[in-house]
Amino acid sequence: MGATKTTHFTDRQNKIATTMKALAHPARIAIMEYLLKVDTCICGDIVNELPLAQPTVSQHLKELKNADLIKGDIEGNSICYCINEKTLEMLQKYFVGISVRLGKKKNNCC
Amino acid sequence: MGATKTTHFTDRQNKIATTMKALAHPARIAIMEYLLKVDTCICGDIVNELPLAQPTVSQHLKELKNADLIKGDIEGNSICYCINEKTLEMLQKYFVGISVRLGKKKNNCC
DNA sequence: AATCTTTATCGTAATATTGCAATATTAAAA
DNA sequence: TTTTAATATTGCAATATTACGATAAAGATT
Repeated sequence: MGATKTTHFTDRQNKIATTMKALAHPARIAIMEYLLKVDTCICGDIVNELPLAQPTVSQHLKELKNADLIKGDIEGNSICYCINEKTLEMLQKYFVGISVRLGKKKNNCC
Repeated sequence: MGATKTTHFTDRQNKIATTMKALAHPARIAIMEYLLKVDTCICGDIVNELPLAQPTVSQHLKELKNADLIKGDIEGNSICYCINEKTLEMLQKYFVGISVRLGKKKNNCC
């Protein structure tokens, strides 16, 4: 026990849950919002922006990258991180879809 | 160490992260999608639908409720759970907002 | 080549999450 | 009022996450 029982759910459900998990931390939300705000996106800038040590930020960036939420481009010595628009579009569609379906529901019992 | 450093982030960032965390599990995604699909929403039905024991489902429902993602209405002996439309509307707006801002960006470096 | 800069990885301690058996709670039914 | 049914809570073991110091890796600078 302790580990998530992913095998019993659909691939789609696991994918959404994984993406949500990558966003389930204020530091990672802050990173996404910072990348949305700035035009350049050097890793060092993100480390300076956040109240966390460099290895911690690096770990958060790795999780966002694993979830396809950001992309990393090597630029000589440093690395340029940016938002992966495709994944955010997917999320947007998911939530818009839910809202549309909620709007069509006849009776929401509670 | 080990605990999330919430104090250094904005209330808004913490709120979004908390809501994401509540959705960061395939069982809880499955519950939300089930509630979206059906018109009645008795707790027992959800327990039958999921491949998890009753106490585990009850715990997941509690987390969704704490995050204001669902509402629970006592109906005699049983409890009727439904999606909280306001929170899902908030999420939808958040991701639509991000997509709009992404569309306006001139140069996405990567 | 030696050094500096930037980012990643390792190791580890603290804390949180997941899952369930056992049990408690509460309301309906008999 | 005893029993049954539905849901919540407790307690605990297994696993995952968070954070960071120390260190590694790799390109830039001197």
